[in-house]
Amino acid sequence: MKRKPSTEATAAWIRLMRVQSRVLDAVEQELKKAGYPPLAWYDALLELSRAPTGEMRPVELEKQMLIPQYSTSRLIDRLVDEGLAARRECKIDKRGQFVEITEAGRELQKKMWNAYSAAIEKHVGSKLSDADAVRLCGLLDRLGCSCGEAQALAARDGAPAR
Amino acid sequence: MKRKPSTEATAAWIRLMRVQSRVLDAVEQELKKAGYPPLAWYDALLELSRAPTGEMRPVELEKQMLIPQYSTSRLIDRLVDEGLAARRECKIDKRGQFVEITEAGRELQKKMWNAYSAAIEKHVGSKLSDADAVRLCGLLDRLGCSCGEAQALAARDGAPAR
DNA sequence: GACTATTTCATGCAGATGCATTTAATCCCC
DNA sequence: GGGGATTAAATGCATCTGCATGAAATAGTC
Repeated sequence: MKRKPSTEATAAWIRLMRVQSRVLDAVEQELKKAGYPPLAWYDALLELSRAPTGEMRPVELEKQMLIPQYSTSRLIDRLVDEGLAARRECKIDKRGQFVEITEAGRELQKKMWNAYSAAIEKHVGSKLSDADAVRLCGLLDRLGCSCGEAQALAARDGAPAR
Repeated sequence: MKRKPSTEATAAWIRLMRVQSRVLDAVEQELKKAGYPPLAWYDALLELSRAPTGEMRPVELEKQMLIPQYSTSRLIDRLVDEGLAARRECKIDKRGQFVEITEAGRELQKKMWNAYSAAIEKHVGSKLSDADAVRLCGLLDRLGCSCGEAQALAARDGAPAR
């Protein structure tokens, strides 16, 4: 039989699950109430908008967003359907393609960031001092294998969620 | 325009989303590899097994687990289909019912706790000292509105996840 | 350069989820 | 105690997800 976790570790696990779920729900609800699409769309638009050329390979997007391949494929479908992105031929690798963000996509990303950042402030920022936020990051980082570069991601305007 | 979150708060938000997702995935995968059903089933079985009489109203279960009503209804369907729980008539309120855990349900809960606790230890316990786990709890508690009683939940054998 | 392995992306299918609505019983209040 | 509001639970429907597989192109190997 393997080792059992301490009461403290178990409590931390429970909190991590519950609090994340609460906070995510709260933020998603605010975006939805404001008439915006799900956070996953925002994340994809953000990644695309940050690409120097405004376009990425689906496989890149998938790695950035850490979601399964089929999930990326369908997310792109929806973005394209809504005119937020467009598929482009990939000349150097005929298997692949490029996904390019449209002007409408860039606009939506910026507008969503207003609502999204307000929600983060409301549900996270206002409840924690900056010093505590840093402490929380430090503790969480020890659990997550390798999202060390995530620090940089937060630095500019717009934050990926997953 | 509303206030924007600080970089620190945004970083904390990103970590909370990413790390939770990683850790949950890891734990769920271990349970799945061991041939067990999803964590939500475990949570329900745990709640039921802790009820003094071994039975609860669906509406109670729903409040404990913090999941939507229809979700509870369907979860119970599945548990009943697998012989892990049974529906009982509720004499005092003919609208409602009781859900009673079966012997098979109790056994599964105990067996799952072995795999589950090992996964918590592996993905949380072993990466954090007890003192750090307590600190993490404290910080997370400030974000979650009111899971103050969750402390007690961890104390005994078996931990609810959501 | 043929042949296999790998990579990229899409998709059919089954199961799960969210949302709104329905049904039935109880509560409340005059 | 009659009648509208409320609560308990189920379900139809559209969407979303996970999984496995398929199809097309490229890479690697001999």
